[in-house]
Amino acid sequence: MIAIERVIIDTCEEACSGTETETDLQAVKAAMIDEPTMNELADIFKALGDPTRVRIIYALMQKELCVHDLTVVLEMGQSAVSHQLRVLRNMRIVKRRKAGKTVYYSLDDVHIEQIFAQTLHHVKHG
Amino acid sequence: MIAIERVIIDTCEEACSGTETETDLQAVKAAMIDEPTMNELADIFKALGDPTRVRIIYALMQKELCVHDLTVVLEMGQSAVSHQLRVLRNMRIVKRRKAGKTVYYSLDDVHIEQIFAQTLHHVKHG
DNA sequence: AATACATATGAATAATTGCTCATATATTAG
DNA sequence: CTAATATATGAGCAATTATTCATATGTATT
Repeated sequence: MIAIERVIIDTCEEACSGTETETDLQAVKAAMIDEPTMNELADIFKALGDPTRVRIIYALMQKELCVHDLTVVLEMGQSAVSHQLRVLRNMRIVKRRKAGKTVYYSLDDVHIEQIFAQTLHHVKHG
Repeated sequence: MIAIERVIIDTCEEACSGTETETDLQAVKAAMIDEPTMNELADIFKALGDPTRVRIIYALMQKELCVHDLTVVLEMGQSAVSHQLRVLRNMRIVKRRKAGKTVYYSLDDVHIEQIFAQTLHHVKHG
């Protein structure tokens, strides 16, 4: 009896004591989107997950602004703002337009504003 | 002429070399939402900004699961999963239901799925 | 009560990150 | 060309974070 039980346990991987059956869990696993996409999703959210960058995006939701104007609005150093703009640019959340010496930044995607709206909804009516 | 220009420049704070007028920038500043809300927004996004947590949420989008089942689906240690579940719980992204020894987790907010959908759209049709 | 099981949590550690400082690049003015 | 202005970027540092390990808590079974 004990020997048989051991065999059965060995068939399952690692204790196998969850609630769902092994096949149900495999179904959940199979339904997951691919890992690269998961990482892309996480990267976008990570880019949005910083107060400075949220404030940059919120400012740009109102109008296109150059780097210096952003430093005034955010009351931050130019280097810090530039660094954060690069993060947002890498994620294609903002885009830039050059005009002489100055570089204008604006939102690069309509989705972002909707994502913000949805998330604000979560914050307020969570 | 030069003297007058100097006076005007002095009226602006700190070089004043941005593109927008000072009053326009003040308008942008004024239109920003309050800082606590900004931080809450950033905190939510930060909670979503990790591959493990994205995978947890995606798994829970399919069905309520207990901690052990999540460790199987994610192929991760129980402690790591529990820690991440706590982060999501603190942000009210997931909720838990206790049944005897096991604790079932599920999504706590309909907005999250919409936020995911929007963001996936950004990833794919960026 | 004692054991086993499911989950939670504190401490430790390696990796990541946001800012500052200094400097580089690019564009315009003199 | 030189100086000035606007932005970008690399290095360094303090703070945060994701995981692991060990252990604690809570529940059920015997």
